Amino acid sequence: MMSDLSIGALSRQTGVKVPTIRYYESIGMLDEPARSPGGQRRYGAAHLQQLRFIRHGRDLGFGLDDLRALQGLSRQPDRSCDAADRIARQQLADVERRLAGLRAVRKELKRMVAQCSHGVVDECHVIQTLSDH
Amino acid sequence: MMSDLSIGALSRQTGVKVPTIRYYESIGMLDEPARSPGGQRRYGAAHLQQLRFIRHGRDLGFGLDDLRALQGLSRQPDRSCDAADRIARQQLADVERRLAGLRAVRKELKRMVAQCSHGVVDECHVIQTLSDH
DNA sequence: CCTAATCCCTCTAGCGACTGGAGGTTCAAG
DNA sequence: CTTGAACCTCCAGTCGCTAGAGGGATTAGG
Repeated sequence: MMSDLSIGALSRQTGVKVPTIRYYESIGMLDEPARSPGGQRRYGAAHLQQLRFIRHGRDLGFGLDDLRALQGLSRQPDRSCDAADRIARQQLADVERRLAGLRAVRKELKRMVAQCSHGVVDECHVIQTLSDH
Repeated sequence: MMSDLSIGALSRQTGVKVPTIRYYESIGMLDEPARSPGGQRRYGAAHLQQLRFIRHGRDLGFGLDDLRALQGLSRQPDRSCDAADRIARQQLADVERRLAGLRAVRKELKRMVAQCSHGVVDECHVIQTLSDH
């Protein structure tokens, strides 16, 4: 199970950019890897796992702090998963809120765009809508 | 129509925080106001208008660069509003994309949360979902 | 007119989560 | 052994604010 990936290979495997991987390491999100004789990073299967975990979590909108907490939990398999559940529910609530906000925004933008008569700025609904209120 | 607002009053009128108003001025989004003898900012009706424009635009998710462009257009009432229309349509497209992304995210989060059996971490779907893929 | 409370000033640094560049070193293929 | 890609570190920048330190201005009450 010794994969021994370079940072570029790890990047390709996970879709996380190289500078981002180094950034994660620098803030303690990703374990420090071994180094080649020349000082280059060499990652193993565990790092691949860990980075995929982070990537997936980020895609779901979790903050790095949340992911750190979830990572911590996943290393203690015997504890109750209530904390994990709470974090996920909070994230869901957050997403619902953002969805509601975005739907409202979309509605107003649609109105703006639909009413644009393609004339001059002076009578443009796009500008007018922003100026009003 | 001489309003003569202090920065705090302007903040209350628009819902934009005081440091944010100063920030807008510093990056050239908001015209520099007159000053009191003691050096404090004194705003007029035009500033109120301008800041409401920015506020509303930000609420709709426009970036400050876009708003700068739209502001520029609104000062040239004779020009075609195609540019404004393009910016607004782009913003709408962006919002639609984010909505689609968020809906997908919500779906997965819901699945995660629904399957949580409230047992131990080892068999928690929240953690497992993140680890998988 | 004086005082106290509240507001305001500038300047600097920090947030989250990266992203990019400069300038130099190491690796792997041929 | 050479070459070119990939890697290294360090620093600065992005976006849109937000917060704090350490001071000066304004204003309402007594």
